[in-house]
Amino acid sequence: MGNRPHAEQKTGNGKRHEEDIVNVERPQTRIQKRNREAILDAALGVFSAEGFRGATLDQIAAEAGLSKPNLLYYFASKEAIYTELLSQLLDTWLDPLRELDPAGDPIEEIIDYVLRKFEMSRAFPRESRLFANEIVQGAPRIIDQIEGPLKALVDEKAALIESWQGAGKLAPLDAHHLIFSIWATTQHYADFDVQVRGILKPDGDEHLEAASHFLTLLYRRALSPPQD
Amino acid sequence: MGNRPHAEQKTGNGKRHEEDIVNVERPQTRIQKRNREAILDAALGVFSAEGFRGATLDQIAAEAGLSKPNLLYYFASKEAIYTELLSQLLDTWLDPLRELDPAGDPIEEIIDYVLRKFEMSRAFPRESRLFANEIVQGAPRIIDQIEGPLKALVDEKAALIESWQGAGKLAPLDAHHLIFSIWATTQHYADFDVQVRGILKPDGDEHLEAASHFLTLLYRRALSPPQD
DNA sequence: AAAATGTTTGACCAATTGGTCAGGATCACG
DNA sequence: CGTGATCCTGACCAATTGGTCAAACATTTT
Repeated sequence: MGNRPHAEQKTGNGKRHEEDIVNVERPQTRIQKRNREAILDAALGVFSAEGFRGATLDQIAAEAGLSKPNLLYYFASKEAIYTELLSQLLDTWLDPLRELDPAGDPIEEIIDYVLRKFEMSRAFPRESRLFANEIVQGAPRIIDQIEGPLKALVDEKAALIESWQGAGKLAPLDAHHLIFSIWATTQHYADFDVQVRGILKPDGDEHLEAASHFLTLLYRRALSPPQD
Repeated sequence: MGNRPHAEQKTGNGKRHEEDIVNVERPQTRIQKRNREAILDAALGVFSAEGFRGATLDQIAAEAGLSKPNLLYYFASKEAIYTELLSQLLDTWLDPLRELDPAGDPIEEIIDYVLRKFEMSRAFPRESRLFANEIVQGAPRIIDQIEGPLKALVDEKAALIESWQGAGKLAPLDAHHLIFSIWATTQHYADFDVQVRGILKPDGDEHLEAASHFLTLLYRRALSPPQD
């Protein structure tokens, strides 16, 4: 009789029963590791290209090289795969912003942030699109994370930017909207990739160099404090 | 026997048969007009919120206040409703860019463009999200329009911007990427609305005023030519 | 080499979904 | 007011889809 290896959903209440202590920490087998990874990778591709409702388990299973029942042996449901992906993602996604350093030079710090974020979109376009899909469609499954940890981090870094502005080291531009504009411009190259390519018709990825250069200039010019 | 009123899809070849002359121009009845509009409006809401695959005809029919078979009396298929929406949209969507006037003052022209585009997103967020959904998912149904008329218009306006830069009236920033950044920043407030609201927690729409002001400043600063 | 545990599959199911169809209801118009 | 065109619906259908299950097959443990 199959002992389902898929981790139980954390239900949010922290109650622990005694079974937990027995049940928990059953170490992943070699096969479990391989297959769960294959599934998540396949699912990332499919969900990011089709959205949650548009994706099908058959597609994911096929791409992962597994049968559908076998896929459901590793994950409890379509929903479970999706939320697993999202929760893994959100944390990583904020790393570039976390690194904004109060001790650094304000303009260089922000430009570096822009470039880190841009690199993130360049290196992980599927993740970017997964996120975009989720949010465009109303973020039903991560609204809590947005209003919680994401808001907290953004508010903190916006305050930092404002303090830099107060010290006259940055032009006075609304800090929250500045962050939004950085997100928008950098993610654009991942999320709207087909549009960008349809217009620029680049041979490979050269246009991303130009984009990176453009963003650097844009923000350097916009942020330089008025010399008085 | 029901004579289906749904317009045949324009197949793209311009051949006209004699039937056309007889068939065409059957004027829309009052009921046809009302119902087709109701359907398109409902469909816009559903498609923009769920994407093409995520949307269901039952949902659209319910929202339009019609039965599903009745809905299919007015449109040949789900696909037909969707493409009708998209083709109506794309043209309107480019109007702000078309208005960029070679005779105007460069900086003010571009800022006005930013504000027109922003107003568009503000006034038609569902349209913006419909478009975003389509493109994030690879633009399968409008790639031709992107590589055709859209590219042509963008290339033309980019050339205009470059000519302004050549005359020293604008800072030298890559014109194509400048346009992309304008699209990205303005549409962000429609497409990522829930995220923006989740972070700013505005009471109503005040934050859009701040956004508008921010964008004006951002681009004015970035575009002002270096005084030499 | 069992026994126990972990992995995989084919067959199956109920619900959903895009779409059809025959016929009935309603409307426009002479 | 009658008749032809338009409008609408209930019943129906085939395909797709998320998910189940019992039993076969592997692998690990003892």
